[in-house]
Amino acid sequence: MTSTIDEVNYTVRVKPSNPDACAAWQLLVRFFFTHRATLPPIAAELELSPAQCHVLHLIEPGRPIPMRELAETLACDASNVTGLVDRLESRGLVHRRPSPEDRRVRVLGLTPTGSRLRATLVARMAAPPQTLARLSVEDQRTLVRILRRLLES
Amino acid sequence: MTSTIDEVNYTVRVKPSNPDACAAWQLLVRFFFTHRATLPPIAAELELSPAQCHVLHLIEPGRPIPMRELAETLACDASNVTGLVDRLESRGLVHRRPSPEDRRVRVLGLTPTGSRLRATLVARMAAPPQTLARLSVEDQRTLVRILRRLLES
DNA sequence: TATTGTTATACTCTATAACTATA
DNA sequence: TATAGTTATAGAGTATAACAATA
Repeated sequence: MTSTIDEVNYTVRVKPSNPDACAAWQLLVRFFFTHRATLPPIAAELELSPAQCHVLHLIEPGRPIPMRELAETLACDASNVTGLVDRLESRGLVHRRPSPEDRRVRVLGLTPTGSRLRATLVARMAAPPQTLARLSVEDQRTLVRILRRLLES
Repeated sequence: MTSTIDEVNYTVRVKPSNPDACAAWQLLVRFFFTHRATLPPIAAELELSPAQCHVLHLIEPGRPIPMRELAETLACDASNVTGLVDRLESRGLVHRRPSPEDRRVRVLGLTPTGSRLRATLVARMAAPPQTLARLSVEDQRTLVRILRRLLES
């Protein structure tokens, strides 16, 4: 376990700069951990698993996506995506279609039913938690401005 | 596809209040979804599952926690916690002890090994993503200020 | 009676390894 | 040879229901 302690010290040593970024990151992690519990109930309500919600969320209407890309975005193995899509497909929410350019590739799209369910999911997830809604409008706007900057980089 | 558009419009119609909070929330969700993929590799590196990381993270050194409380914080069934703790306990990271006050309750604590592993985990998660580090220091500080306000409410 | 935690069960999630079919 | 996806397999995560011990 010496190596473990060394590793900790190493981390601390190489990243002493940027204390504000570290503080912000810690707070963001804590905020999301606090709200992590909101997805499972929403998923259950729609008779989906949290993982299926992620997939449905990532397949945008009218924007088919190769399975490979989905696996990369989810940071999971390709075989996992096969199973996830199998279950969504058997429920008629998603379809696989061969890519015209590369016949190895399967492109995923939403069925009309899947598209409707996705819209419901997005709507159910859109409501901000009360803590966020209770911030002053000025803080909310500042937050939006900074987060936009964060996400466009 | 028409129904999808209708449903989206409906959502827009019924939640026109608090547009800034909604926008902030959407951005936060997007930010975290973008960084969601960072935990599994860190977990794998420490030979833990993501769920086990959550548990380890929630058991603070010197602050024993009843299993029931853990189940509530994780928003999962108590039987699930039994399994999670079984595996952590069999690896010598966590221990169960009967509560002196209520003999139905089992209180969880970290072993020395578990405590060290938790420290490594926390250190590995502490590094902010580059996007955050690239923000101006002023934005970082503003973000910290607002997030603190958000979390103390 | 109600609550804490466990067990049994069933299903989903997940990775690894071996495979097929394309490129 | 390399890549996209599948299958088989094994283990972990998860909820439900039934249960024991305790309150």
